[in-house]
Amino acid sequence: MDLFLKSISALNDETRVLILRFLDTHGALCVCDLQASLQMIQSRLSRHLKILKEGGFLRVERQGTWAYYCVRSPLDSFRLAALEEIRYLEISLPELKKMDKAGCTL
Amino acid sequence: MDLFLKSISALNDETRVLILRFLDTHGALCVCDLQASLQMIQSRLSRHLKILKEGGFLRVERQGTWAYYCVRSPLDSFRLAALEEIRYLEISLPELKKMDKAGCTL
DNA sequence: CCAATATATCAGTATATCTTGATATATATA
DNA sequence: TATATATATCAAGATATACTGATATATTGG
Repeated sequence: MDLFLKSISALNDETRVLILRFLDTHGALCVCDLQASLQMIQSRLSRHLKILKEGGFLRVERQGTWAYYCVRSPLDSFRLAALEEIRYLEISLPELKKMDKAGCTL
Repeated sequence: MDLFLKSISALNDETRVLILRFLDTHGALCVCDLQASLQMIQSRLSRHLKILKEGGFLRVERQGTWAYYCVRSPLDSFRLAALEEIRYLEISLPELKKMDKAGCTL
């Protein structure tokens, strides 16, 4: 029950659904890319990414000071069904803004 | 997004997962049967049943003063995937107590 | 080592959700 | 019609979750 509810509550927030859809669309991104693209402050993003990770949707890979988040693969059938549902949602995704690692937009 | 979040938040509660599993196991039951079986006060049940119904998981059929709730059929693929996940959960289901409609346990 | 940057976590406040007990509505029956 | 029963809804308090700003940790480069 706990793991199931953890995956459910991870999805139970509009912000996290947006983040998941954004990462599903664009692949691995670091927190600062998400920050620039989604216009969210860093603590807010970090919190939601942690919840999505612990809900079994994301994995994180560290490269130096950067933490790259991406959709976990493979997903179990329930999480995959949820992700597919999210792919059908009409969400206006913000533009991807990748920071080069000197602080400028590519 | 709204419909999706409504289905997610319907599942985002241990009590509702239990109710859904119980109805999935036993078929249509009225509120008083659930009340007796799950040992919950009526207002609490009524509230959760409403949320599950509005989340697209249950339908209700009135027969006189009784309201029989059961799992909606057919479920769309996402809700079905969620229900199948719930079928796998290790939950200790209380015993079914059906009230005959004179107030005695059958 | 020191400064700058990326990320994570904490504290306080605001908002949402759950629970209970009380009340309202509707139906059946004497 | 009056009463009892089944269900739904409301109000108030308790708990959980989200958001912001501040602080902590870790890595890189000078």
